Amino acid sequence: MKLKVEDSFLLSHILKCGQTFRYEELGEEKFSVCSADRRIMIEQKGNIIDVSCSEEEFEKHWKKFFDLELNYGEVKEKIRKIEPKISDYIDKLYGIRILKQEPFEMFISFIISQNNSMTNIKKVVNNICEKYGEQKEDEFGVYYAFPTVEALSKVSREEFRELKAGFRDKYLVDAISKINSGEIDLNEFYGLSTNEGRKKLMTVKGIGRKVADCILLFGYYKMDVFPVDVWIRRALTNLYFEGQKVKDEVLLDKAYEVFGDLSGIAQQYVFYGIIDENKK
DNA sequence: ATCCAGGTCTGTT
DNA sequence: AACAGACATGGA
Repeated sequence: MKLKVEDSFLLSHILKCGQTFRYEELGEEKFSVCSADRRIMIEQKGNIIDVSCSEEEFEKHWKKFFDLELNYGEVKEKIRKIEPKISDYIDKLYGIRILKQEPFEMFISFIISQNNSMTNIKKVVNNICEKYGEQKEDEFGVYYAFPTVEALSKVSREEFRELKAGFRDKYLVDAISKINSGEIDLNEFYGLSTNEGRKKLMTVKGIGRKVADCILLFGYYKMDVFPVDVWIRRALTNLYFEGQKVKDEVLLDKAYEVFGDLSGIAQQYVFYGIIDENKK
């Protein structure tokens, strides 16, 4: 099916900015994308996207995934007004959107993301899907669903090691066992405030503030979080503290004070903008 | 070879 | 409370 999208939509910006790991680049603005137990082929030409699924399937699953209910054009104007200094980043990464993904998939993916590179994260997540996810088939061939909690609850540290998770093996086991036992309820975070949710998430070994915030933002759509990594830290200290180092808490309070409920989106522009700047 | 990748944990001051 | 090192793995 084909669909018209607003100007604030570009597949490469959306998929390659480090919020999702189960996609493959097939060509110019052409990708395969997996989420939960689904897969689509999707290609963009100008404002038209061509998706391999039915209208019904798109409406039911992928419309939400790509956050098409929100008008990013308006959001961007608000952010520009709040902070004109990041206007260039918004121009450059005009097509980014915050994907709404499956919580469990975000737990696993972002635990793996710590001190790791994009390519390696993708590899390990895919290894886990291929080994423990249900095998599915569509018109393009075989693919794998993201594994269920149940399936991963039987996986040992050693087995995660074999899939190249490295030292994060024990963190994965801890997170999965807490979810499987009900100590952590995947649904409870929808009803918790960002602060309460973060506190709960950080009871898991291997989930610190950064990983917790990514789970809240990409898995639960908490738009008031502002995940801080080395890049963001550098950008924010330059913007607001004249390059002098300050505690993360101070930095985050400042970010929230400035961007409020637009923090999640603003952070994406800043993050990808900085990365992009440093690539060359 | 050395350093670093969307960090976090642990042990020392 | 603040800081240093360790940690698996792979790519530059």
